[in-house]
Amino acid sequence: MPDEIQPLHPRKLEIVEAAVICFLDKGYHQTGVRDIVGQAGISLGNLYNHFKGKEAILVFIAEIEGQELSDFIDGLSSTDDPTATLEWFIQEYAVYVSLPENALLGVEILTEALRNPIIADVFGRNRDRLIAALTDCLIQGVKSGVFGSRMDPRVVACLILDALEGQGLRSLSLPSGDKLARDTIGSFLLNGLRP
Amino acid sequence: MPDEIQPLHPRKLEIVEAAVICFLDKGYHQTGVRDIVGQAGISLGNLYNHFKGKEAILVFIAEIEGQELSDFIDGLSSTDDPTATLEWFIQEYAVYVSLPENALLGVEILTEALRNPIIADVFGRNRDRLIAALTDCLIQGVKSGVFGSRMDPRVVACLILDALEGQGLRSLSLPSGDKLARDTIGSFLLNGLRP
Amino acid sequence: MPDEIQPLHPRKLEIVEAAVICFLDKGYHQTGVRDIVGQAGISLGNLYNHFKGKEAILVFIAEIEGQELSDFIDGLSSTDDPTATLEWFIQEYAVYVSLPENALLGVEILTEALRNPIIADVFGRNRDRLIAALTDCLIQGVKSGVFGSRMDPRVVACLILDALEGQGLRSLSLPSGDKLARDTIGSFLLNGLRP
Amino acid sequence: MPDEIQPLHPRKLEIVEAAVICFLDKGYHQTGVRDIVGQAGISLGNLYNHFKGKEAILVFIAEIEGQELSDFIDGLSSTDDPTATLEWFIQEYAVYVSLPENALLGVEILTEALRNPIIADVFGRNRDRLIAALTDCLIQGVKSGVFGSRMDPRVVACLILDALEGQGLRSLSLPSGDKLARDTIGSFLLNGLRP
DNA sequence: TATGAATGAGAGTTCATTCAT
DNA sequence: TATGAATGAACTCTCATTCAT
Repeated sequence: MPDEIQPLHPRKLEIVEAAVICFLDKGYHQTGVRDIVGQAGISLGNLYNHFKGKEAILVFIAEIEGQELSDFIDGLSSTDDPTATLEWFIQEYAVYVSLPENALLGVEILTEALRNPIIADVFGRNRDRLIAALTDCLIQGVKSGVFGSRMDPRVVACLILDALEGQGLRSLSLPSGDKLARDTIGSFLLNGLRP
Repeated sequence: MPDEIQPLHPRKLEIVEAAVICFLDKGYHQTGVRDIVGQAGISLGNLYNHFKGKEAILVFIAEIEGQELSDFIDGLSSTDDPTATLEWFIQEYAVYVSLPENALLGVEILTEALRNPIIADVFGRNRDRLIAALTDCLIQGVKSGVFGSRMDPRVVACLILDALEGQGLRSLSLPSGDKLARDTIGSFLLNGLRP
Repeated sequence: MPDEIQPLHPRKLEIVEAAVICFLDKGYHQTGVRDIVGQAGISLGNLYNHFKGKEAILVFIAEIEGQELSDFIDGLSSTDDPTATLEWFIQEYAVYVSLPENALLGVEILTEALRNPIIADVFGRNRDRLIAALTDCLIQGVKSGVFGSRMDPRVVACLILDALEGQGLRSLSLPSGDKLARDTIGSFLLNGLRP
Repeated sequence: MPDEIQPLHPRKLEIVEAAVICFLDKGYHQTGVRDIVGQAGISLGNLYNHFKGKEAILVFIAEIEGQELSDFIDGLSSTDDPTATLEWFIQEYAVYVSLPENALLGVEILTEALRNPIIADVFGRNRDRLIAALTDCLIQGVKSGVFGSRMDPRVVACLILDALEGQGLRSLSLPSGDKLARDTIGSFLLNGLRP
């Protein structure tokens, strides 16, 4: 994302933070631009000095979410020990997607991406990178014999993400992050990968 | 759902079908009542003779979706052979959630349920029934020794649903239903359940 | 205009009348839809039950203006006596375009037609019919020898309209309709047509 | 215009030129100050260092247009030979008002003058000077017997301007300037002035 | 049951202008 | 002089819903 190195007015971040709060609270379509500027404490017109429109804010958020995935992608790329790497990923990603703002925003962006090509583009690019990194890790494991070779690694990668994200979403309505469930899922996934 | 045994005006179904088409096409919040009555070929006011409002239509749809789950719940309850039952369920439910109208409507209802208590109520009740049935099946398998006992069966049940539904959603953008991926997921899930 | 035989809700005419008042008072672009509905005494949303939008109202007005020209076009077509016909036209059209609502609305529609293709279409069609009828009348006069044949009759027709309409616009700022000026223009035009 | 002898920052002219381009393209009211500064390549706030506001730019343009009329006024004042002078004026003014920027800006200023007293003031002053000069020329012709004396010379002067300007506006949509039509109008006007 | 006119709050966006830097 | 962030009223239009017919 070399085009994001531009100065970046602090107000722009304030707007994004306000928008995130609103989107989490009411959902993207239920949130009005007036909600956002009210939350941000700025005037209505000023929002349009920083963003082309409401949709541009969601795109920006999706891009930020994508950048946050880079840590996971980087971690998955150190594939000396696929098993350890995968255990680390499952553990950390499960925690990441259990944070309400990640879980809810993820759903918001995903559902918007279903029908909005612009969002689909940003979201899809980020997701593809994550899937590719996870798939590579699985392939490494298959090559080194620690994972079974029966299954298409890309499909398994998607399944892993689905399982972790589904659990993240489910834990929204729970008091704590439900560590037990996360561990169960982790061991199930690893168990299923046995050769 | 004993309260649905009432006569049920055929026009009501026409409206629901029109609404489903619209919701699939544009999403629940992006769909206006004018879109629905236009699709249904009736007048604006007449919609309110059959439904209290737009939300009531979504509740109705969620209830129908819930009824469609009954077949799966019934199937899961014949637990003489947990492995065979689970194989059947994974196979059939994967197909079911691959149908675009089920996949998309499911997401629509789920996201709405995140913030709308009325929808959450209907959706949650149906989902709980399915999870309970699937959990029971898993428990049977654990008891009879065909499934491993390490993991909380309810969490595994949720994971199975997440994996299948995630794949259903993903297959939306694919030409065919992607039978291969479904099989991969099925074998992964069953593999992970080994004792 | 056979497509205008449809029932035509009386409220639609009320809106048009209100819009005309506003357009005369403030101009088309300076008039807001809220001005129109305020003048019409209806609610904001109801305007959109009768017109697709603000522009559609102007189109409607332009169409009505076009229909009002039909009397002149009909009169010009009875060309037994081109001189008498032309005298009648100059006299009557001068009065017509001296009425403030015709003069001002004409300018409003003309200027909008300069850049708005939809308005240009409606306006151009009506104007072309009038020019054609006037040109025909002039041609008749040339054929029968009462008008000079040196000049392109179509250009002269346009000149006649320009002169009359220019005077109509100028008389806006005058207390009375300025009958003297109209007569002067009439005699000038007829004088210029001498063979 | 003795108040325009002030230094006149070159940036001011750049802004005016940009504004003219915008006004021709979109019309005065449809043009935003952001359009103008974008076209001029300056910042939004800087415009207000040179003009009090958007309206002041139009006033400035109207004043420039008025100055451009001075050549015509001067030419009309050399009334040794009213016929030759009038022929020259008709010829040259027809060309002048056929230039798109003159034709369109003229309409823009005229229509704004209909409702904006400030513009009406500037525009009216300039126009009155031109009408007066042309009227004087006609009076000279009447006195020397080359023009007929039946008609109010001021009304005829207005008619001449209307005819030429109307043709100028009409030639906007034509490929060339339509010299033939201009000649026709010129000969018609001169013909109508015969004693 | 069926119609569509009526409502007015609310949608996202643009506006001309001001002002601290 | 020059910048562009800040303002908030105004813009056109859509919304779900009501109601008289």
